[in-house]
Amino acid sequence: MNYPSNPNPSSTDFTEFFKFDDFDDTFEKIMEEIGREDHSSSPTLSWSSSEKLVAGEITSPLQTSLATSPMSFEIGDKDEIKKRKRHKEDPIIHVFKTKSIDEKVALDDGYKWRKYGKKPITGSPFPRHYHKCSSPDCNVKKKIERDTNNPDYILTTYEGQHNHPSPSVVYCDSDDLDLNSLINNWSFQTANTYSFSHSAPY
DNA sequence: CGTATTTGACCAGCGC
DNA sequence: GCGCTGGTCAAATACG
Repeated sequence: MNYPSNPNPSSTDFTEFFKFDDFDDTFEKIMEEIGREDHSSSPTLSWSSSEKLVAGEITSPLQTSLATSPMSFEIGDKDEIKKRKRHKEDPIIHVFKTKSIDEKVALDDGYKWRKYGKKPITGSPFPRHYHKCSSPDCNVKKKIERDTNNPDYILTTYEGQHNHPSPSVVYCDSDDLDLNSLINNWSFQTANTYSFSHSAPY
């Protein structure tokens, strides 16, 4: 049985390296390349390594339900990347940039979240929303805010790792259907029209 | 009525 | 120390 992982991103397995001077330009290029006309289910870009936006990952349109990472990258040359990898004490922080008009889409990732705060951000007309995983003893936090430079996008920041599986795990119990085909099939669905059943096998 | 959200208060860190 | 800012708490409120 295959259990697609939920987007509690912890991957440092970056397989492709590129040089990028401008993160937003990069994002737009990737969106052009793998995006579709239907912006209701656009691809999602994430990046990690604490406050510095130095690493990224392209995930499926359904990043909020599946972490697929068909393509990953880091910014900088290979020497810089090696140097960074020697310093691993960074907290696990991942930021997803999602094209969406509805912030609730960013909230729906299969985990249960409890909102505990909302603050205006200097320089931004949009507030930041603070959420905690509502599972007992799990200290994962999640922040949601709109991208000031591009209000079409929502920035979702995950901090920490869940110590439990998602309460809404999607699984495939057919031996003939592998994870990749499941993800590929799924990526042509829109976020709100899942055709696979949700289950809680735990 | 139990649970989730809202929202002002409070706190910590930082720059001046 | 003071003020600003981002993050968190918790009482009040809303909701199902």
